[in-house]
Amino acid sequence: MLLPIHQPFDLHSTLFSGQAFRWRPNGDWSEGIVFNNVVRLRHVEGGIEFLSAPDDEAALESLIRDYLGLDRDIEGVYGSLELDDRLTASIARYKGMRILRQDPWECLVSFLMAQASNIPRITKNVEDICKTFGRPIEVSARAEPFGGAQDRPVEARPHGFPTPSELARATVDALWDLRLGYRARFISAAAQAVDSGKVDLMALREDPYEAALDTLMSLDGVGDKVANCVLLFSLDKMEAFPVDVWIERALQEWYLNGKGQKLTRPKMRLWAHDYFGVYAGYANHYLFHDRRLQGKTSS
DNA sequence: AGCCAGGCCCTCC
DNA sequence: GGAGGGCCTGGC
Repeated sequence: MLLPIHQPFDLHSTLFSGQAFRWRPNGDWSEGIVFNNVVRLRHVEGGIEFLSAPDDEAALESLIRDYLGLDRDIEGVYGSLELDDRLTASIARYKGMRILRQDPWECLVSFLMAQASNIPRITKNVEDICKTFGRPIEVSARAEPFGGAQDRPVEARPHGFPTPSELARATVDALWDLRLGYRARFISAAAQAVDSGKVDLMALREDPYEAALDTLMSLDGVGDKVANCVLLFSLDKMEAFPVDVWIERALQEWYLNGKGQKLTRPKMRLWAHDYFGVYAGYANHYLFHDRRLQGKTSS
């Protein structure tokens, strides 16, 4: 199925800029697991083509459009971010890179795992937790879009992301065995909190930024950075501004040194909100991605 | 060997 | 409220 697009869209940068961890390049397609489906996406003339199984494309279309943010006005975002040459250069370089609208539960667990880690390891941890606790996806129910996919051995079958209830039933020891380290108990506690209804992640989409931030940070192991990742990548808070080491260096060298300012991380977020405005999160992701790929000499 | 990763938490000042 | 150390694990 073709999803027409009318504004800049950079599929590769969107899927592989470190906001989601279940996408893999596969020829000219990108294949990922979302909404308990195997999904393939590729950029073609006029839009994004996609295939899915076991659900058919018509059933998944609106979820995928929503996930990719196809209906968002990215030109409007760019218009409000014409602030300085540094940011303009990053946007030009990755024009069309979008902020995904992910499932908040998967997003929360993924970024709990991400602390003091790196993308290859996070990717492996996410894969392991899905294989161990997630439900296998029966692509064979609809094999034609993925010729041969039904022949995968059972143990190689793709798995959906475990639900809060599935992870709430997992013991800390079982999580520990996945080599998650001290993050295991954070994930277990988060699963209890969400499964019990103590925290309603989806409801946070309706809450203002500050309130949603407070709720997330009440969870053990969720600090300012993790909370802002969840707010930005899954909860529609475009002003969210995760400050990790990359952003810390980028802001310090590209924006603050000249002014002789030295800020702590929470202060950096406040500074960024003042400077970048309501779309600070987009500015964050472009600077983050640029900084990681181009390095510190980029200008 | 020792340091540091896409942090967070606790302690101490 | 800010600085410093510890923490699982993995990679250099």
